[in-house]
Amino acid sequence: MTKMAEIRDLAIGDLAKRTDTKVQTIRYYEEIGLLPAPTRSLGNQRVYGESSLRRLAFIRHARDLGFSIDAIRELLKLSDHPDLPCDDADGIARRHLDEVEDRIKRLRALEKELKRMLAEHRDHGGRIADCKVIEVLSDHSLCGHSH
Amino acid sequence: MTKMAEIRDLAIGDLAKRTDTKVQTIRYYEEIGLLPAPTRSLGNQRVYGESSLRRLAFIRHARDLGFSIDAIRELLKLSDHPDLPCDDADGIARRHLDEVEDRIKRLRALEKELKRMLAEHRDHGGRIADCKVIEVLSDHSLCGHSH
DNA sequence: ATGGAACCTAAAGCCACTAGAGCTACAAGA
DNA sequence: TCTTGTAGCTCTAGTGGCTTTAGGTTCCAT
Repeated sequence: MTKMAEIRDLAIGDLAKRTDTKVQTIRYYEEIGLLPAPTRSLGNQRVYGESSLRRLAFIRHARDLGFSIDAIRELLKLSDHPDLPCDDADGIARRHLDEVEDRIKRLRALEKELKRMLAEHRDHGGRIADCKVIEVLSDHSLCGHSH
Repeated sequence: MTKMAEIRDLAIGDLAKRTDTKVQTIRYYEEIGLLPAPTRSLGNQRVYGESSLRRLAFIRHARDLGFSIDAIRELLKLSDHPDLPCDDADGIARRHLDEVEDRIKRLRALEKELKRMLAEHRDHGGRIADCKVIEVLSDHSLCGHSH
């Protein structure tokens, strides 16, 4: 079995590229304590290793999928103390699932309307007078919940 | 055919309740020019009519579904000048549709993972050491795009 | 040795609200 | 009529999650 060479000595820019993050965002994560302060080179530049890369990859994926910084902080805290029971992580995941499902539902309603609008529009290639964009979006029926 | 009585003389709080918006948010929309400044009572309180209600309902639904204030501003501008061709509205709708579809796709991937995690979790109701929440989220395969 | 890219810090700006302080108006009951 | 409580008013500051800007320093290839 071939073992991957460990990744070492990444400059902040390299880390940024590998995780599709902006350099400033990495520094910001350090500032707010999501990423530990890395060692520095003689010239005071940040030098990262593989663990930073993994941690940042985790953060970015979680952010990308809609977890808040606070939720991520909790998850990271849990993963930093892996001998605790993980009902908390479970709770976070469950709460997030509810929200995700709700969002999907509402986005699908919007998707449908946008498609319908674009199709109708093509047919009698129109003027705003006939255009339903605004109507559709002020229509109450679109919003799934009851208010 | 029974014609609805027109809605008149809503206080800002009534408008807020009917549109599920905070009072401050309504004032904020006025400040940034999304809602026109309404007439005032003798005591300097805002008094709204039906058109404000419709306009705000539109804004809220659009916001709720992810349209930016700027996109909404454009749509409202178009609806305020209904004699112009509406290719612009079409463009906005189309751009938004792409984004909506992308978001749905990624949310579905997340939904699937969250469900899988929760299920596994229930099985050997565990400690974080066995817990896949963190693993799953640092895993590259979850992100659809290529980086 | 030098030019340019990449790094550094500190501070301000952005979006879309949200909350707070300190005040005034109005409607309902005693 | 007085009072009391709710809702309104303006103005300012705070929030989350970055992004931008200013004014430098360091690194590396030629």
